[in-house]
Amino acid sequence: MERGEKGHRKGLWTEEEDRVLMDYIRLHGKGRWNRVAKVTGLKRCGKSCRLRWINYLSPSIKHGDFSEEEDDLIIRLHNLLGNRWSLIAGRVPGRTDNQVKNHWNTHLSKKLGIKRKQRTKLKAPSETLPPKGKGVENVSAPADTCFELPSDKKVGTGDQKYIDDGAQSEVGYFGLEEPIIVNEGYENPFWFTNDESNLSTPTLTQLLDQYSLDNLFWHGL
DNA sequence: AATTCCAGCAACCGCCAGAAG
DNA sequence: ACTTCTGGCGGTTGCTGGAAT
Repeated sequence: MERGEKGHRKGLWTEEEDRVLMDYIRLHGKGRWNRVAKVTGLKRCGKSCRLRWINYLSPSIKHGDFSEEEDDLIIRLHNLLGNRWSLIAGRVPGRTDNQVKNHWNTHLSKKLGIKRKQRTKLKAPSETLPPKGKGVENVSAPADTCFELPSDKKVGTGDQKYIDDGAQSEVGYFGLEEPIIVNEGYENPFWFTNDESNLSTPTLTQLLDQYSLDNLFWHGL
């Protein structure tokens, strides 16, 4: 077994280590992960303990295969949010961001024919992009900014929302009348509009209602 | 039966932000 | 105001087990 800094163990967790960590959490609760090693003698760094709990030991985690419904939900949420795995996982009961990310990369991306790393950036002003890694909220964009789409889709101006995920998809909100989500990297891109006559896909508004995503967007979609 | 290949997944890494001291 | 600690995030790595040869 490899050892890292300060003699911390690395690699797969043993049943005994799991038991020690569970006992610690039962006694002291979650948090203060760096204390685990000091209190229990467990030779794992705090980060590793936290991850083990969040991704495996927590009783709220659902183990086993993903259902069709979960797949569908993840695909739609990914379409909306891009690689914001924690946001997506937060709306898939019992699943962690790591589970969702792995499931996407190993199953769903293949299912959808998505090529990884294929990406053409929208030409959005950098100051309109929300910071990565901390969710998406309350990001202001100049009212007259304009995003250039890589396809023959519309180019919108006015109130806009841009979510940069650093990976495969782009989400743009072009004006108040017709929100558009564009997916790159999909062989068969699907996108949402607020066109109520289109019954083949849910409207963005419906999705936002269904998954309580409204807090992610401004201007009350 | 032995070896190689590869998909799946658990875990690690680096970075970042906010809280606490 | 500054430093340290803690936790959260997404990307990546590498181990494992099963399939293929």
